[in-house]
Amino acid sequence: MDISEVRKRIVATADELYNAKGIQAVGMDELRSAAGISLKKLYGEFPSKSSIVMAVLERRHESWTEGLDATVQQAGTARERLLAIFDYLAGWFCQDSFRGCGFINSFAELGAISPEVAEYARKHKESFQEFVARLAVEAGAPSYLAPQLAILAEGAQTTAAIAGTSDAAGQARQAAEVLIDVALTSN
Amino acid sequence: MDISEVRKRIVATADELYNAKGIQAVGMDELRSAAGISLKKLYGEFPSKSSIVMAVLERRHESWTEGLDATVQQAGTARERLLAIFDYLAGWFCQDSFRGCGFINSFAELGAISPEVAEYARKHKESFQEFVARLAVEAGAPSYLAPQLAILAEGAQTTAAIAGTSDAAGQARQAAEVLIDVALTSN
DNA sequence: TTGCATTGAGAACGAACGTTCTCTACTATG
DNA sequence: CATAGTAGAGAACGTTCGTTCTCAATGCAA
Repeated sequence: MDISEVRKRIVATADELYNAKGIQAVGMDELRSAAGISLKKLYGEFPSKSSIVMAVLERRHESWTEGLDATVQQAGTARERLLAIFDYLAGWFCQDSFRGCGFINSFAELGAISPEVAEYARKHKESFQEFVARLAVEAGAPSYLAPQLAILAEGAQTTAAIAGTSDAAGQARQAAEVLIDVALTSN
Repeated sequence: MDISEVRKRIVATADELYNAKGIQAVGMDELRSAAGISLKKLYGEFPSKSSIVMAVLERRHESWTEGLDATVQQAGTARERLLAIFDYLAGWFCQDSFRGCGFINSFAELGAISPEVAEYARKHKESFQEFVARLAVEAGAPSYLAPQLAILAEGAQTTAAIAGTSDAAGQARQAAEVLIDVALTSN
C-alpha cells in the first residue's frame, strides 16, 4: 500500500473525529482504531499528535478553499460571485457533520497553548479575507466592502454552529446583498 | 470570611485562567494556587470542575449582559442604541485579556462532550439575539434586521480574536449603519 | 529449511489530570 | 491546661493520555 495512502487515511479519519468530538477529546488510540491501523504505523507516519493536528488543518484549508472556489466560479457576474460565498456556507451548514468552523474550534481549543495552531488559524482567515477582497475588486467595490462581507461570513458560521440557526447563511446573504448594492451605487 | 466571597474569588480566578489558557489546559491545582485557597476548600465550594465551568459561564453571561446593557442605555436614539452594540464590542476587543467570545471558545472546547456547556452557550447566543431584536423593534425596523446585526456582531468577535483585526468592531459598525438605514427607509 | 528483517497487537511507561485522603497545626471551649 | 474539632498543605489514588517498547508472527532471501 502506498505510504501517502496511509497518511491520507489517517488525516481524513482524524479530521472527522476531531471535528465531531474536539481535538483534545480524541486520543491516539481512538484514532488508531478508527483508521484501522497499528499504533506503530501511526507513529511511523507522524512523529506526534500535534503534527497530525497540523496536517488536519492543512487538509481543512485545502478542502474549504477548493470548495469555495468551485462554488464561486459557477457564478456569472462579479456581484453573484460575492454572493456565492454565502451559498457555499449554506451548503456547508446543512451537512450533518457541520460543527462550526474547524479553525475557530481548533483556535479556541489549542490557540492559547499552541502558537502553531494559532498562527495557522490566523493565516486561514487571512487567506479568506484576501479571497473576498479579490472578488470585491473584480466587482469594482470600494475597499471597505470586503472586510464587511468577511465578517458576515464569520458570523454566519458561529451563529449556525452554536445557535443552530440553520438560516444564518441566508440571513447573511441578504445582508451582503444590501451592503454590496450600497457600496456599488455609492461608488 | 464570607462563604460567597470565596466562591466569587474562585469563579473570578477561574474565569481569568480559562479565558487566558483554555478550560482544559487549566488544572484544579493551578486554579487552587492562583485563587490562594486550599484544595479542600475548593471542593467544599464546588463538587467538581464542571460545576466551576458552569459557574464561570454564568458569570460571563451576567458580566457581558450588564456591560452591554449599560453601554446601550447611554445612547440617545433607538438607532444609536443598535449601533452602541458595536461600540461595546470595540471596547472589549482592545482589552489585553480579550481572547474571543468565551462562549464560542467553551463551545468549541467542550460542546461536543458536554451537553450542559453546549446548551448554555446556545442560550447565551439566543439571549443576545433577543436583545438585539428588542432594540430593533424599538427602532421600528423590520424583523429581518436583528439577525443580520447579530451575525455582524458574532463575526466581529471571531475576526478580532483570530485574525487580530483590531478594527473588526468598527468595520462591523459601518456595515450595521448601512443595514439599519436601508431597513428603516424601506419600511 | 534457516536466518533475518519487518510488521502488528498491545503492554508498558511517565506525566498530568480530577478527586479524595491523611496528617499536622491551630483554635476554641471546658 | 487539656482536648476535641477544624482547616490547610500536599500526598495519594485511579484514570487517561501521548509515546515507546516488547514480543510473537510473518514474509523473504539464501
